[in-house]
Amino acid sequence: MAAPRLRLAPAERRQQIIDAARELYADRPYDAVSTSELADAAGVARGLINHYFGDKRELFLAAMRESIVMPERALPDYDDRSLEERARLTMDWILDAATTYGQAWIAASGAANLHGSSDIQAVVDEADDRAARLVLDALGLPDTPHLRARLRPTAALTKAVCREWLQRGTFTRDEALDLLTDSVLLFIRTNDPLTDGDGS
Amino acid sequence: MAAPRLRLAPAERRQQIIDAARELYADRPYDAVSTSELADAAGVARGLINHYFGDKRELFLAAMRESIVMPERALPDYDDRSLEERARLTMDWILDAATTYGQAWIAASGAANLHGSSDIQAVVDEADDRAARLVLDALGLPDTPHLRARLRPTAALTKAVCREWLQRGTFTRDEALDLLTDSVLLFIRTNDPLTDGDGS
DNA sequence: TCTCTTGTTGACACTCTGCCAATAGGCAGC
DNA sequence: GCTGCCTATTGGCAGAGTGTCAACAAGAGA
Repeated sequence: MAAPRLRLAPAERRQQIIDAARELYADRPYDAVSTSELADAAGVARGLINHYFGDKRELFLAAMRESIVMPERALPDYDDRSLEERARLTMDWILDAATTYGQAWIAASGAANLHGSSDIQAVVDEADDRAARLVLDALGLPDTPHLRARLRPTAALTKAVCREWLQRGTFTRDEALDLLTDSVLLFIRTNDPLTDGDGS
Repeated sequence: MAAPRLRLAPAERRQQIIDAARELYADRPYDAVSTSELADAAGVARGLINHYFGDKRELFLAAMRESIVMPERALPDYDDRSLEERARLTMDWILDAATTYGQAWIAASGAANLHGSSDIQAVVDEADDRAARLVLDALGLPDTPHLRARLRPTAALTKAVCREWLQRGTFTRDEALDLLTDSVLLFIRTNDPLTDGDGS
Protein backbone atom coordinates (compact mmCIF):
# COMPACT_ATOMS: atom_id res chain seq x y z
CA MET A 1 0.00 0.00 0.00
CA ALA A 2 1.28 3.42 -0.80
CA ALA A 3 2.41 5.34 2.24
CA PRO A 4 -0.38 7.82 3.08
CA ARG A 5 1.40 10.97 2.00
CA LEU A 6 4.11 12.08 4.34
CA ARG A 7 5.05 15.69 4.72
CA LEU A 8 8.74 16.49 5.04
CA ALA A 9 10.89 19.55 5.45
CA PRO A 10 11.88 20.80 1.97
CA ALA A 11 15.59 20.24 2.52
CA GLU A 12 14.97 16.71 3.65
CA ARG A 13 12.70 15.79 0.77
CA ARG A 14 15.07 17.38 -1.65
CA GLN A 15 17.93 15.29 -0.37
CA GLN A 16 15.82 12.18 -0.50
CA ILE A 17 15.09 12.75 -4.18
CA ILE A 18 18.74 13.42 -4.93
CA ASP A 19 19.77 10.21 -3.21
CA ALA A 20 17.33 8.16 -5.22
CA ALA A 21 18.50 9.85 -8.41
CA ARG A 22 22.15 9.16 -7.65
CA GLU A 23 21.38 5.50 -7.36
CA LEU A 24 19.53 5.36 -10.65
CA TYR A 25 22.06 7.44 -12.53
CA ALA A 26 24.82 5.26 -11.18
CA ASP A 27 24.24 2.70 -13.87
CA ARG A 28 22.03 4.31 -16.47
CA PRO A 29 22.49 7.30 -18.78
CA TYR A 30 20.64 10.53 -18.24
CA ASP A 31 18.11 10.05 -20.98
CA ALA A 32 17.47 6.41 -20.12
CA VAL A 33 16.00 7.32 -16.75
CA SER A 34 12.53 8.81 -16.86
CA THR A 35 11.18 11.29 -14.36
CA SER A 36 8.50 8.77 -13.43
CA GLU A 37 11.20 6.33 -12.44
CA LEU A 38 13.03 8.96 -10.49
CA ALA A 39 9.83 9.87 -8.70
CA ASP A 40 8.96 6.25 -7.97
CA ALA A 41 12.43 5.52 -6.65
CA ALA A 42 12.11 8.46 -4.30
CA GLY A 43 8.57 7.43 -3.36
CA VAL A 44 7.20 10.71 -4.56
CA ALA A 45 4.82 12.11 -7.15
CA ARG A 46 6.38 13.06 -10.43
CA GLY A 47 5.33 16.66 -10.13
CA LEU A 48 7.41 17.11 -7.03
CA ILE A 49 10.59 16.79 -9.02
CA ASN A 50 9.69 19.83 -11.04
CA HIS A 51 8.64 21.60 -7.90
CA TYR A 52 12.02 21.14 -6.24
CA PHE A 53 14.37 21.17 -9.19
CA GLY A 54 12.32 22.81 -11.89
CA ASP A 55 13.85 20.59 -14.46
CA LYS A 56 14.89 17.02 -14.98
CA ARG A 57 18.33 18.18 -16.01
CA GLU A 58 18.62 20.28 -12.89
CA LEU A 59 18.00 17.24 -10.74
CA PHE A 60 20.62 15.37 -12.71
CA LEU A 61 23.14 18.11 -12.09
CA ALA A 62 22.37 18.19 -8.40
CA ALA A 63 22.85 14.44 -8.19
CA MET A 64 26.12 14.56 -10.08
CA ARG A 65 27.39 17.43 -8.00
CA GLU A 66 27.18 15.16 -4.99
CA SER A 67 28.48 12.06 -6.70
CA ILE A 68 31.61 13.66 -7.99
CA VAL A 69 33.12 15.34 -4.97
CA MET A 70 36.17 13.80 -3.42
CA PRO A 71 35.76 12.74 0.16
CA GLU A 72 36.83 15.33 2.67
CA ARG A 73 40.49 15.19 3.25
CA ALA A 74 41.63 13.20 6.22
CA LEU A 75 45.28 13.63 5.54
CA PRO A 76 47.81 13.41 8.33
CA ASP A 77 50.20 16.27 8.82
CA TYR A 78 53.18 16.13 6.59
CA ASP A 79 55.00 18.99 8.23
CA ASP A 80 58.35 17.31 8.50
CA ARG A 81 58.39 15.71 5.08
CA SER A 82 60.00 16.82 1.85
CA LEU A 83 57.87 17.98 -1.05
CA GLU A 84 58.54 14.76 -2.91
CA GLU A 85 57.42 12.63 0.02
CA ARG A 86 54.36 14.74 0.54
CA ALA A 87 53.41 14.43 -3.10
CA ARG A 88 53.77 10.69 -2.97
CA LEU A 89 51.74 10.35 0.21
CA THR A 90 49.02 12.60 -1.16
CA MET A 91 48.67 10.72 -4.41
CA ASP A 92 48.70 7.50 -2.44
CA TRP A 93 45.78 8.78 -0.41
CA ILE A 94 43.97 9.83 -3.56
CA LEU A 95 44.40 6.39 -5.09
CA ASP A 96 42.86 4.93 -1.97
CA ALA A 97 40.01 7.38 -2.09
CA ALA A 98 39.48 6.58 -5.74
CA THR A 99 39.19 2.89 -4.97
CA THR A 100 36.72 3.38 -2.20
CA TYR A 101 34.55 6.34 -3.05
CA GLY A 102 35.57 7.56 -6.40
CA GLN A 103 33.64 5.44 -8.85
CA ALA A 104 31.60 8.30 -10.16
CA TRP A 105 34.62 10.52 -9.92
CA ILE A 106 36.69 8.23 -12.07
CA ALA A 107 33.84 7.82 -14.48
CA ALA A 108 33.95 11.54 -15.01
CA SER A 109 36.81 11.30 -17.44
CA GLY A 110 35.09 11.05 -20.74
CA ALA A 111 33.02 13.52 -22.63
CA ALA A 112 30.78 16.02 -20.97
CA ASN A 113 30.18 18.90 -23.21
CA LEU A 114 30.66 16.48 -25.92
CA HIS A 115 27.00 16.86 -25.20
CA GLY A 116 27.51 20.53 -25.72
CA SER A 117 26.10 21.07 -22.28
CA SER A 118 28.49 23.32 -20.50
CA ASP A 119 26.58 22.95 -17.26
CA ILE A 120 27.71 19.37 -16.88
CA GLN A 121 31.22 20.43 -17.69
CA ALA A 122 30.90 23.06 -15.00
CA VAL A 123 30.10 20.43 -12.40
CA VAL A 124 33.14 18.39 -13.37
CA ASP A 125 35.30 21.48 -13.42
CA GLU A 126 34.23 22.41 -9.95
CA ALA A 127 35.17 18.98 -8.69
CA ASP A 128 38.55 19.17 -10.38
CA ASP A 129 39.14 22.56 -8.90
CA ARG A 130 38.35 21.26 -5.46
CA ALA A 131 40.74 18.37 -5.98
CA ALA A 132 43.43 20.80 -7.06
CA ARG A 133 42.95 22.82 -3.89
CA LEU A 134 43.10 19.69 -1.83
CA VAL A 135 46.45 18.74 -3.32
CA LEU A 136 47.86 22.22 -2.94
CA ASP A 137 46.84 22.22 0.67
CA ALA A 138 48.34 18.80 1.29
CA LEU A 139 51.60 19.87 -0.29
CA GLY A 140 51.71 23.01 1.80
CA LEU A 141 51.73 25.23 -1.26
CA PRO A 142 49.99 28.60 -1.58
CA ASP A 143 46.65 28.59 -3.33
CA THR A 144 47.41 30.99 -6.18
CA PRO A 145 45.21 31.08 -9.29
CA HIS A 146 48.13 30.09 -11.45
CA LEU A 147 49.19 27.13 -9.38
CA ARG A 148 45.64 25.92 -9.17
CA ALA A 149 45.28 26.22 -12.92
CA ARG A 150 48.37 24.12 -13.36
CA LEU A 151 47.09 21.45 -11.02
CA ARG A 152 43.61 21.19 -12.47
CA PRO A 153 44.63 19.20 -15.53
CA THR A 154 46.26 16.78 -13.15
CA ALA A 155 42.82 15.77 -11.98
CA ALA A 156 41.91 14.64 -15.46
CA LEU A 157 45.17 12.76 -15.66
CA THR A 158 44.56 11.09 -12.33
CA LYS A 159 41.14 9.93 -13.38
CA ALA A 160 42.47 8.55 -16.63
CA VAL A 161 45.27 6.71 -14.85
CA CYS A 162 42.84 5.28 -12.32
CA ARG A 163 40.68 4.04 -15.13
CA GLU A 164 43.63 2.25 -16.67
CA TRP A 165 44.54 0.78 -13.35
CA LEU A 166 41.15 -0.14 -11.92
CA GLN A 167 39.01 -0.86 -14.92
CA ARG A 168 41.45 -2.06 -17.55
CA GLY A 169 44.10 -3.52 -15.31
CA THR A 170 46.85 -2.23 -17.58
CA PHE A 171 48.62 -0.53 -14.72
CA THR A 172 49.78 -1.75 -11.37
CA ARG A 173 48.97 0.42 -8.43
CA ASP A 174 52.64 1.17 -7.89
CA GLU A 175 53.06 2.18 -11.46
CA ALA A 176 50.10 4.52 -11.19
CA LEU A 177 51.46 5.98 -8.00
CA ASP A 178 54.89 6.62 -9.51
CA LEU A 179 53.50 8.26 -12.58
CA LEU A 180 51.05 10.47 -10.74
CA THR A 181 53.57 11.54 -8.16
CA ASP A 182 56.06 12.57 -10.79
CA SER A 183 53.36 14.28 -12.80
CA VAL A 184 52.14 16.37 -9.91
CA LEU A 185 55.67 17.39 -9.09
CA LEU A 186 56.19 18.31 -12.70
CA PHE A 187 53.09 20.46 -12.79
CA ILE A 188 53.72 22.41 -9.63
CA ARG A 189 57.22 23.42 -10.62
CA THR A 190 56.48 26.75 -12.20
CA ASN A 191 59.18 27.44 -14.69
CA ASP A 192 58.43 31.07 -15.34
CA PRO A 193 57.71 32.72 -12.03
CA LEU A 194 57.44 36.06 -13.83
CA THR A 195 53.89 35.43 -14.95
CA ASP A 196 52.94 34.08 -11.58
CA GLY A 197 52.19 37.40 -10.00
CA ASP A 198 50.13 38.99 -12.75
CA GLY A 199 46.96 37.64 -11.24
CA SER A 200 45.23 40.95 -10.68
CA MET B 1 9.42 23.88 -51.98
CA ALA B 2 10.50 20.55 -50.65
CA ALA B 3 12.86 18.76 -52.96
CA PRO B 4 10.85 16.06 -54.77
CA ARG B 5 12.28 13.07 -52.95
CA LEU B 6 15.78 12.22 -54.03
CA ARG B 7 17.08 8.69 -53.83
CA LEU B 8 20.66 8.27 -52.65
CA ALA B 9 23.06 5.42 -52.07
CA PRO B 10 22.75 4.31 -48.43
CA ALA B 11 26.33 5.21 -47.54
CA GLU B 12 25.90 8.65 -48.98
CA ARG B 13 22.62 9.38 -47.24
CA ARG B 14 23.99 8.05 -44.00
CA GLN B 15 26.94 10.39 -44.21
CA GLN B 16 24.69 13.29 -45.05
CA ILE B 17 22.65 12.70 -41.91
CA ILE B 18 25.77 12.38 -39.79
CA ASP B 19 27.14 15.64 -41.14
CA ALA B 20 23.95 17.48 -40.30
CA ALA B 21 23.93 15.95 -36.84
CA ARG B 22 27.54 16.96 -36.16
CA GLU B 23 26.66 20.52 -36.91
CA LEU B 24 23.67 20.55 -34.58
CA TYR B 25 25.44 18.73 -31.78
CA ALA B 26 28.35 21.12 -32.09
CA ASP B 27 26.59 23.65 -29.92
CA ARG B 28 23.68 21.90 -28.31
CA PRO B 29 23.44 18.98 -25.88
CA TYR B 30 22.17 15.59 -26.93
CA ASP B 31 18.74 15.91 -25.38
CA ALA B 32 18.21 19.46 -26.58
CA VAL B 33 18.23 18.39 -30.21
CA SER B 34 15.09 16.63 -31.39
CA THR B 35 15.00 13.99 -34.08
CA SER B 36 12.70 16.25 -36.08
CA GLU B 37 15.39 18.89 -36.07
CA LEU B 38 18.02 16.39 -37.06
CA ALA B 39 15.84 15.18 -39.89
CA ASP B 40 15.05 18.69 -41.07
CA ALA B 41 18.68 19.69 -41.01
CA ALA B 42 19.51 16.69 -43.14
CA GLY B 43 16.57 17.40 -45.41
CA VAL B 44 15.08 14.02 -44.69
CA ALA B 45 12.00 12.44 -43.16
CA ARG B 46 12.24 11.68 -39.48
CA GLY B 47 11.67 8.00 -39.99
CA LEU B 48 14.84 7.70 -42.04
CA ILE B 49 16.97 8.36 -39.00
CA ASN B 50 15.62 5.30 -37.30
CA HIS B 51 15.99 3.36 -40.52
CA TYR B 52 19.69 4.10 -40.78
CA PHE B 53 20.71 4.33 -37.16
CA GLY B 54 17.92 2.54 -35.35
CA ASP B 55 18.12 4.96 -32.53
CA LYS B 56 18.62 8.61 -31.80
CA ARG B 57 21.49 7.76 -29.48
CA GLU B 58 23.10 5.64 -32.15
CA LEU B 59 23.14 8.59 -34.53
CA PHE B 60 24.64 10.70 -31.78
CA LEU B 61 27.41 8.17 -31.26
CA ALA B 62 28.13 7.98 -34.98
CA ALA B 63 28.36 11.75 -35.15
CA MET B 64 30.66 11.94 -32.13
CA ARG B 65 32.84 9.18 -33.47
CA GLU B 66 33.63 11.41 -36.41
CA SER B 67 33.92 14.63 -34.48
CA ILE B 68 36.42 13.32 -32.00
CA VAL B 69 39.11 11.81 -34.17
CA MET B 70 42.35 13.68 -34.50
CA PRO B 71 43.20 14.72 -38.02
CA GLU B 72 45.42 12.31 -39.87
CA ARG B 73 48.96 12.86 -39.01
CA ALA B 74 50.94 14.97 -41.40
CA LEU B 75 54.12 14.89 -39.38
CA PRO B 76 57.46 15.39 -41.02
CA ASP B 77 60.13 12.79 -40.50
CA TYR B 78 62.00 13.16 -37.29
CA ASP B 79 64.58 10.53 -38.08
CA ASP B 80 67.59 12.55 -37.10
CA ARG B 81 66.17 14.06 -33.92
CA SER B 82 66.54 13.04 -30.32
CA LEU B 83 63.61 11.61 -28.42
CA GLU B 84 63.19 14.85 -26.52
CA GLU B 85 63.08 16.91 -29.66
CA ARG B 86 60.65 14.53 -31.26
CA ALA B 87 58.36 14.68 -28.28
CA ARG B 88 58.38 18.44 -28.34
CA LEU B 89 57.70 18.65 -32.04
CA THR B 90 54.89 16.13 -31.75
CA MET B 91 53.15 17.90 -28.91
CA ASP B 92 53.62 21.13 -30.79
CA TRP B 93 51.83 19.62 -33.74
CA ILE B 94 49.05 18.34 -31.49
CA LEU B 95 48.55 21.78 -29.99
CA ASP B 96 48.19 23.15 -33.49
CA ALA B 97 45.75 20.44 -34.40
CA ALA B 98 43.79 21.14 -31.25
CA THR B 99 43.47 24.80 -32.14
CA THR B 100 42.32 24.15 -35.64
CA TYR B 101 40.25 20.99 -35.62
CA GLY B 102 40.03 19.82 -32.10
CA GLN B 103 37.11 21.69 -30.62
CA ALA B 104 35.03 18.60 -30.13
CA TRP B 105 38.11 16.68 -29.14
CA ILE B 106 38.96 19.15 -26.41
CA ALA B 107 35.37 19.24 -25.30
CA ALA B 108 35.65 15.55 -24.64
CA SER B 109 37.34 16.08 -21.35
CA GLY B 110 34.52 16.11 -18.92
CA ALA B 111 32.09 13.45 -17.91
CA ALA B 112 30.88 10.77 -20.22
CA ASN B 113 29.75 7.82 -18.32
CA LEU B 114 29.01 10.21 -15.66
CA HIS B 115 25.89 9.54 -17.64
CA GLY B 116 26.46 5.90 -16.97
CA SER B 117 26.54 5.38 -20.69
CA SER B 118 29.59 3.33 -21.38
CA ASP B 119 29.02 3.59 -25.10
CA ILE B 120 29.95 7.24 -25.09
CA GLN B 121 32.96 6.44 -23.01
CA ALA B 122 33.90 3.82 -25.59
CA VAL B 123 33.92 6.41 -28.34
CA VAL B 124 36.19 8.67 -26.34
CA ASP B 125 38.44 5.77 -25.43
CA GLU B 126 38.84 4.80 -29.01
CA ALA B 127 39.88 8.33 -29.90
CA ASP B 128 42.38 8.40 -27.05
CA ASP B 129 43.80 5.10 -28.14
CA ARG B 130 44.25 6.39 -31.64
CA ALA B 131 45.99 9.49 -30.31
CA ALA B 132 48.30 7.30 -28.26
CA ARG B 133 49.26 5.31 -31.33
CA LEU B 134 49.87 8.49 -33.24
CA VAL B 135 52.29 9.73 -30.62
CA LEU B 136 54.07 6.40 -30.35
CA ASP B 137 54.49 6.38 -34.09
CA ALA B 138 55.79 9.93 -34.15
CA LEU B 139 58.30 9.15 -31.45
CA GLY B 140 59.48 6.08 -33.27
CA LEU B 141 58.55 3.80 -30.39
CA PRO B 142 57.16 0.29 -30.71
CA ASP B 143 53.40 -0.05 -30.33
CA THR B 144 53.27 -2.44 -27.36
CA PRO B 145 50.07 -2.78 -25.30
CA HIS B 146 51.83 -1.55 -22.23
CA LEU B 147 53.32 1.53 -23.79
CA ARG B 148 50.03 2.39 -25.35
CA ALA B 149 48.30 1.98 -22.02
CA ARG B 150 50.77 4.38 -20.49
CA LEU B 151 50.23 6.93 -23.19
CA ARG B 152 46.44 6.83 -23.18
CA PRO B 153 46.03 8.87 -20.00
CA THR B 154 48.22 11.47 -21.63
CA ALA B 155 45.39 12.15 -24.05
CA ALA B 156 43.12 13.13 -21.17
CA LEU B 157 45.86 15.32 -19.79
CA THR B 158 46.41 16.98 -23.13
CA LYS B 159 42.74 17.78 -23.49
CA ALA B 160 42.61 19.24 -20.00
CA VAL B 161 45.67 21.37 -20.61
CA CYS B 162 44.27 22.60 -23.90
CA ARG B 163 41.10 23.58 -22.16
CA GLU B 164 43.06 25.60 -19.64
CA TRP B 165 45.03 27.22 -22.39
CA LEU B 166 42.34 27.84 -25.03
CA GLN B 167 39.17 28.30 -23.07
CA ARG B 168 40.32 29.65 -19.75
CA GLY B 169 43.44 31.40 -20.83
CA THR B 170 45.24 30.36 -17.67
CA PHE B 171 48.12 28.89 -19.62
CA THR B 172 50.33 30.27 -22.30
CA ARG B 173 50.92 28.07 -25.29
CA ASP B 174 54.58 27.71 -24.37
CA GLU B 175 53.70 26.67 -20.89
CA ALA B 176 51.30 24.06 -22.21
CA LEU B 177 53.90 22.81 -24.63
CA ASP B 178 56.54 22.48 -21.94
CA LEU B 179 54.26 20.63 -19.58
CA LEU B 180 52.91 18.24 -22.16
CA THR B 181 56.31 17.48 -23.58
CA ASP B 182 57.71 16.63 -20.17
CA SER B 183 54.62 14.62 -19.31
CA VAL B 184 54.80 12.50 -22.41
CA LEU B 185 58.47 11.84 -21.81
CA LEU B 186 57.65 10.92 -18.25
CA PHE B 187 54.98 8.47 -19.30
CA ILE B 188 56.96 6.64 -21.95
CA ARG B 189 59.90 6.00 -19.68
CA THR B 190 58.96 2.59 -18.39
CA ASN B 191 60.59 2.20 -15.05
CA ASP B 192 60.10 -1.51 -14.62
CA PRO B 193 60.94 -3.13 -17.92
CA LEU B 194 60.39 -6.52 -16.32
CA THR B 195 56.64 -6.35 -16.62
CA ASP B 196 56.85 -4.97 -20.10
CA GLY B 197 57.21 -8.27 -21.83
CA ASP B 198 54.50 -10.20 -20.02
CA GLY B 199 51.97 -9.26 -22.69
CA SER B 200 51.11 -12.79 -23.81
C1' DT C 1 8.22 1.45 -71.52
C1' DC C 2 7.50 -1.68 -67.88
C1' DT C 3 8.94 -3.89 -63.72
C1' DC C 4 11.08 -4.78 -59.68
C1' DT C 5 14.11 -3.51 -56.02
C1' DT C 6 14.62 -0.77 -52.12
C1' DG C 7 15.36 3.98 -50.46
C1' DT C 8 12.01 7.04 -48.45
C1' DT C 9 7.93 8.80 -46.50
C1' DG C 10 3.98 10.00 -43.29
C1' DA C 11 0.88 8.72 -39.88
C1' DC C 12 -0.11 6.17 -35.65
C1' DA C 13 0.55 4.75 -30.89
C1' DC C 14 3.02 5.35 -27.03
C1' DT C 15 5.92 7.65 -23.53
C1' DC C 16 7.84 11.54 -21.46
C1' DT C 17 8.04 16.22 -19.76
C1' DG C 18 6.50 20.55 -17.59
C1' DC C 19 2.52 22.90 -15.66
C1' DC C 20 -1.05 24.00 -12.41
C1' DA C 21 -5.13 23.86 -9.78
C1' DA C 22 -6.80 21.02 -6.17
C1' DT C 23 -5.70 18.35 -1.94
C1' DA C 24 -4.36 17.41 2.66
C1' DG C 25 -0.44 17.03 6.36
C1' DG C 26 0.71 18.88 10.53
C1' DC C 27 2.25 22.94 13.23
C1' DA C 28 0.45 27.30 15.76
C1' DG C 29 -2.89 29.45 18.26
C1' DC C 30 -6.67 29.10 21.20
C1' DG D 1 -7.90 18.72 22.33
C1' DC D 2 -9.83 21.23 18.68
C1' DT D 3 -9.53 24.46 14.68
C1' DG D 4 -7.48 27.01 10.95
C1' DC D 5 -4.00 28.20 8.07
C1' DC D 6 0.26 27.55 5.54
C1' DT D 7 2.40 25.02 2.22
C1' DA D 8 4.20 20.44 0.92
C1' DT D 9 2.29 17.21 -2.15
C1' DT D 10 -0.52 15.18 -5.54
C1' DG D 11 -2.80 13.87 -10.04
C1' DG D 12 -4.35 14.94 -14.35
C1' DC D 13 -3.82 17.82 -18.61
C1' DA D 14 -1.60 19.54 -22.86
C1' DG D 15 2.16 19.48 -25.73
C1' DA D 16 6.27 17.44 -27.62
C1' DG D 17 9.30 13.76 -28.79
C1' DT D 18 10.32 8.92 -30.19
C1' DG D 19 10.06 4.39 -32.53
C1' DT D 20 7.40 1.45 -35.72
C1' DC D 21 5.45 0.09 -39.95
C1' DA D 22 2.87 -0.38 -44.02
C1' DA D 23 2.55 2.16 -48.14
C1' DC D 24 4.85 4.91 -51.78
C1' DA D 25 7.87 5.99 -55.58
C1' DA D 26 12.81 6.83 -57.58
C1' DG D 27 15.55 4.96 -60.77
C1' DA D 28 18.26 1.07 -62.66
C1' DG D 29 17.84 -2.92 -65.58
C1' DA D 30 15.36 -5.60 -69.01
